[in-house]
Amino acid sequence: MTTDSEACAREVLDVVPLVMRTIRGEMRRHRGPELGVPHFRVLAFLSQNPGASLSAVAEYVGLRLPSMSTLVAGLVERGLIARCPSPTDRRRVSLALTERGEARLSQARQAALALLAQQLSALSVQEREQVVAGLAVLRAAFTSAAPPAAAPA
Amino acid sequence: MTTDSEACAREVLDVVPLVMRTIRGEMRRHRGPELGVPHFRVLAFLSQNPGASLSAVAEYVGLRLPSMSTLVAGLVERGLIARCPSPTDRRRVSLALTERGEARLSQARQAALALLAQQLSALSVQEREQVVAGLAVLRAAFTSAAPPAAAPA
DNA sequence: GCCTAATAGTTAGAGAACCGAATTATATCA
DNA sequence: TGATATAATTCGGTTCTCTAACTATTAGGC
Repeated sequence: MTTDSEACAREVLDVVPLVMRTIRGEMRRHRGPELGVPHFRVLAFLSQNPGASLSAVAEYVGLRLPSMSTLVAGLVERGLIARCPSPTDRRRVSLALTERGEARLSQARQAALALLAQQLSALSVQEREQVVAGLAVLRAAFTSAAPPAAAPA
Repeated sequence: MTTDSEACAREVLDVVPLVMRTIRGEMRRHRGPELGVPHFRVLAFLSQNPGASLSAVAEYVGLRLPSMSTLVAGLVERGLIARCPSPTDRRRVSLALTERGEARLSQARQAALALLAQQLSALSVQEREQVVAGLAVLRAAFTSAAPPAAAPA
């Protein structure tokens, strides 16, 4: 029935913001106000891309450089990430999670995950399979379209 | 394989913010800065629930009453929605799209939809079916948790 | 070797978004 | 009628993000 691109896009436009709102609200409520969604995404990105530049992180998260600079400064102050100049290019900064940052990320992720899992626990096995399959397709579609990649050189 | 709640939640936590970022970025770029995502969601909700109360809209969008009050005031000022007291309960306000609001919504929706559809056009029919099925499940799961329902009276 | 242009990041200032607390107006019920 | 509850708004303050301007470093042309 609804298999054309437009119907699919309509569903995305309806559901994704809905779920996002829930994620944001629930994470805020259960994780305390110390870590917002962008913070979380920065930590997650650095977890998979240690040594990334500020620009790379900013592009991934979807923020401008000044905003990300401030956000990162806050995370450095809290001891969650380390910021040191790159040895090869001293204009650049090299960002990475500290041990405490790793722990904090894992903890926050677990909390958010638990919340989502609870929300999804009422689903049947078949329904969960449908969700996972659908999201996997979406991930591929949207990753290929906006890949910031790591710092080039 | 990956059918438990936690794996499902992990996928949601990964993919939803990714897609959301693309939606936001692309909509901003193509629609001008006059309408943000929450504005859009208000218009969409009112399109399907004309006469809804402020509370209903606020709960649907995930904002508090004061924020939604301000946001709605802006939309009223711009002539996109109409706000009049409910005849049966004069504490309530009855919100609905104006003709201009309908047009504006349709226009914005078409632009966003076109962008998403383009992004999804590379998918196969089967993949699109998977996306639609997965999102339908998610919509149900997250709607049941925060269901404002239509304005009762 | 300089001097210009380009690049990475930070700082400064402004504006928008959001929330909690307090306020107003209306409705409900004892 | 008077006490309580509900719908919405206003107020004050915090946080977030942006653009513009600035500093530091690198790369290229002469």
